[in-house]
Amino acid sequence: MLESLRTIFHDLEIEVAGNFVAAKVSQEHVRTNYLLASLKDDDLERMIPKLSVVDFELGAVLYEAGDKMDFAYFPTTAIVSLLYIMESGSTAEIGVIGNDGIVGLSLVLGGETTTNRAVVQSAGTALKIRAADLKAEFKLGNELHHLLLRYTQALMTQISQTAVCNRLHPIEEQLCRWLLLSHDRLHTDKLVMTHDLISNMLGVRREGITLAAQKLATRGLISNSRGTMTVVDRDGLEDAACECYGVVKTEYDRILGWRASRTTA
Amino acid sequence: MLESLRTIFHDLEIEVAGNFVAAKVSQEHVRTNYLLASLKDDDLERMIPKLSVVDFELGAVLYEAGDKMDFAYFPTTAIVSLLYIMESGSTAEIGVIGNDGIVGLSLVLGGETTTNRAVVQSAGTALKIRAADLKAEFKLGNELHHLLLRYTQALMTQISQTAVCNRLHPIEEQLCRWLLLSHDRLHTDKLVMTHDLISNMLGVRREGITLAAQKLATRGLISNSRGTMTVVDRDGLEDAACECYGVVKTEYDRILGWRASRTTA
DNA sequence: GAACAAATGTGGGCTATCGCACATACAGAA
DNA sequence: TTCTGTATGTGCGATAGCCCACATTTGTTC
Repeated sequence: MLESLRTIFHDLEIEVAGNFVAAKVSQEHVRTNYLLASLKDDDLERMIPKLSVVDFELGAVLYEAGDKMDFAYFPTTAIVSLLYIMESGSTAEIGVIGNDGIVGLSLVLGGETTTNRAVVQSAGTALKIRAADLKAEFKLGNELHHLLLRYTQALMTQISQTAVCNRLHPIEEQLCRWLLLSHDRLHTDKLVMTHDLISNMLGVRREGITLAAQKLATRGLISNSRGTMTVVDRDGLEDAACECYGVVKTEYDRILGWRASRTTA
Repeated sequence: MLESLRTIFHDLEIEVAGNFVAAKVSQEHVRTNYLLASLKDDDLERMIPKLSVVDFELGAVLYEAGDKMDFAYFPTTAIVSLLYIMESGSTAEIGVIGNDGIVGLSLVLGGETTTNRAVVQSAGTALKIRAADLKAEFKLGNELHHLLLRYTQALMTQISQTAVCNRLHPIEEQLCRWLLLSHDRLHTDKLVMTHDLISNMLGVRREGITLAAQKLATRGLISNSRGTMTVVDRDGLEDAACECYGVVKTEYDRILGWRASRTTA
């Protein structure tokens, strides 16, 4: 699924300023993103000309903290993390956005910038829209408006749960939660990510992730190899995760009418 | 200031269903809340008939997690905490709302309920508005609409910072941050709150708060007595706090055009 | 297929915080 | 004033996660 999508996109691409930008975006492609897929046909048709496909490498930075945002992004196959960077240099993830959402909410909320960095956690594609175009569509007060507000609340729930989880749960359970959130937003069981990357997301030491990953592998829930982790027993992983994962999943479903989970993806 | 306000309110109160509800609310009272104070006169005039004053005791619950919200509240002298309660019974605060904000954002965002409890952390008054009335005003797309969206982003920043702070900072620094957030939203240096209460907010043991408070008292930043903590050296407290406090304060100022701090209150 | 860099595995000492078990002190009610 | 419940102070063992230092493995490049 992932591969076939990537192939379709690449067929249409032309290189512009270092990013690959699609010459044409079809309704079918656009509906890969759940937010866009929720729009009525005519609303969507109006937006399509304003969307272009961009391809992101692992680690690419969409916004730096405090940056003026010129574009917003609807991820299709990419996954983007919102990362907070402390003065000390240590980092922690506050939320994750995949094909269930949009990167750049503060454009429509009115803050224009945020205090965190948006960085690509899993390489892939996203649909890009100019800030002015998004704002204009939002101002119409139509379905996109309400959808983005509901998405805002869903994201707030995720961030809140992260706050609580950081405080109260051991690394191993948090790792399960994090793997599940990523797994939900991918079309494969093979997660391309190093322990070091994950440790930055969870705000812990790399060794902590190595240890936790070993334990999960021993329990047969995942398998490890250099640079990738593979989900072996998805249900087992859900059992091993703290309640936080389930709470967020249920809330996304309730607020947005879909489940941020591959079970309905 | 606090006392005089309370007196004014009480003069006007009539008891309704266990809460004291003002018979009349003046522009002057209403402007005690910064969000309302930011509205243009005519927008505010239209809202005033829909507002009533309520008096909250320490510990009062405005919403339980998952509750349908019938009202939203603009705190004036009260402070409200958004508390998350885990299955295990342990709790953690995800955000705090005083006369700088509104309790019940999910009404306008469209989620209708949230996963957290809103509980009064410091007794005082708030202005209450029916859910339908708030939504109607919000739908007009006027200044209140934009203001609440900007406030949403400010609150998201606070929640994010809480998430990061929980992960990376020692209790003592977190306590400073928390005391400052409360101090900013009060008109007195005397904070009526037990160590036990604070420990529930920060998601740590009560003993951890006792220890941290002792250290802060030794440094001459606060003084302790049974059931109250008094801010002695506000500037010193800011120095002793982690960067999180300053980040949030600056962001509130930037996004909303005021400082969630007594220095400009 | 050798060399190299990056990723992972492992160990040891350290510290903050936890969990539990009490002792003490204060404030309001009787 | 005395009583009593609540709030606070204190100690101690347990532990999760930290910091630091390396050994080992694995892909990639030349």
